[in-house]
Amino acid sequence: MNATKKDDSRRRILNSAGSLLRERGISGTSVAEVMGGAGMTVGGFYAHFSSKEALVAETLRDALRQSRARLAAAAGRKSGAERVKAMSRAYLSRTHRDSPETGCPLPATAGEAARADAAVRAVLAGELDVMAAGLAQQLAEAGAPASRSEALALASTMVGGLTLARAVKGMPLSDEILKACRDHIERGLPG
Amino acid sequence: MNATKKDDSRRRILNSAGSLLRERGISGTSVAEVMGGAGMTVGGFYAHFSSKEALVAETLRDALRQSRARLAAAAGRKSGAERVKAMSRAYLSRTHRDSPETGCPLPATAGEAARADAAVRAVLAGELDVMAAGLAQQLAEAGAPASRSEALALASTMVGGLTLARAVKGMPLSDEILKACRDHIERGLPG
DNA sequence: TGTACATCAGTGAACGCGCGTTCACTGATGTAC
DNA sequence: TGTACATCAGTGAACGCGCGTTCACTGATGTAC
Repeated sequence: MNATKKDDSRRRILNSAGSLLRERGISGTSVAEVMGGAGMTVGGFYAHFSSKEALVAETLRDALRQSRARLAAAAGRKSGAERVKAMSRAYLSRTHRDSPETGCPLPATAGEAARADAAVRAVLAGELDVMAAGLAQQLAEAGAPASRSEALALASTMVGGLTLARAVKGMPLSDEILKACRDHIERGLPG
Repeated sequence: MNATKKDDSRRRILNSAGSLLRERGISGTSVAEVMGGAGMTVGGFYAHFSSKEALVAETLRDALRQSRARLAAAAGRKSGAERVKAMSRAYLSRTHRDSPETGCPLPATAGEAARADAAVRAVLAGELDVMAAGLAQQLAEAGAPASRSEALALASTMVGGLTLARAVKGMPLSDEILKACRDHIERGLPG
C-alpha cells in the first residue's frame, strides 16, 4: 500500500495545522489558513477531516508525539537523572519559548482544551499519560520514590513555566521564570 | 467623591467580564455577552472601555488581585511553610478546578496571553511579580534558600498543574495531577 | 493502441452566523435663571 | 418654584469581516473493452 497523493495531502494538512496550532492555539487557527499552509483551498478540507474538531484532535496527537521525539533526541543516550535534566533544559529553554511552532503544543492549547470536545481531551489525556510514564521510568532509574507522581508534577512545572514565560515574553521576568523552573527541577533530582 | 451610577455600571461590567474570562478565556468571551451579564446591551460598552483589549487588561488585573486575596484568605493567619502549604492545597483543589469562574484567571488566559497586546501582558507580568514576591517572603520565613526563584517555580507548578487537570477533567488523571502537584510542593517545603 | 466512461481530490463561490465596533437616538438627571 | 436647556449613560440597529461548513463543478487519473 504505497503512499497515495491523498495521503500526502493529509500529511501536509497535519503539518500545517501542527505549526499553526502550536503558534496560535485552537481558536486562533482557522481551517482556511491551515489549508493555505498546505498549499490547498478551504473546500478540499472535508475530504480529509469531518470537522475542525476532528482535525484538532488528530493534530494534537501528532504534535505531542513529535514533541516527545524531539525531547528524547535532545536527551541523546543519557538515562536516569541526567536524561530528565537534559529534557528539562531543552523544554525550558529560550529557544523553545521563542519557537512555539516547532515545539510542544500544550502551552498554546491546554487552556482551551478544557472547553474542547471529548475527542480532543481524550487525546490529551492519552498522550500526557505516555509522557508521564516515560518520565517516571527515568525517575525510577534515578532512584526517586513516588516516581509517577513526581513525573506528573515535573510535567506540570515544565508546561506551566513555559506558558508563563511566553505570556511575559520580552520582559526580564520571562527568562527568570525559565531559569527558576530549571533550577527547581534539577534541585529535586536524585544524585 | 461618591460612587456614581456609572462607576457602578463599570463594576458590573468588570465582574461579568471576570467570570467569563476565567471560564472561557479571552477569545471565548464576547463583548456582547459581558454586557449582557452586567445587565446592559452592547452599545453602552464603549462609554466604559476603549476596546475589548482594554477591558481584558483591566479585568485581568482585577481578577488576579481577587484571586490573590482569596488565596490569602484560605491561608488564614498561618505563615511560612504552613501558609504556602495551605495556599497550594486551596489552589490545587478539586473545588478550584471545578469552579473556574471564581478562581485564578491564569489557567484560562495565560496561553492566549502570549498573543495578546502589550497592555495585557504588562498586567500579567506586574501581577505575577507581586504574587512571586508574596510567596518568596513566606518561603524565606520558612528558611528556604533562593526563595524568589523557588516562588516562581512554585507558581509555575500550580498554574501548570491546574491547567492540565482542567484539560483532562472528568478522567482519573485529573485528580492524579492535582495530588501529584500538591505532594511535590509539600515535599519541597522546609520543615 | 485508442476510445468511452467512472472516480474522486481539490476548487471556488456561497451560506448563515457571531464577532468588535459605530452611531443616531432616547430619556433621565442636573444646572441656570 | 417652575421652566428651558445641556449632558451623557445606555439603547438598538447596523457596519464590515472572518469563521466553519456546504456544494456544484473541474480535471486529472485509472479501468474496461
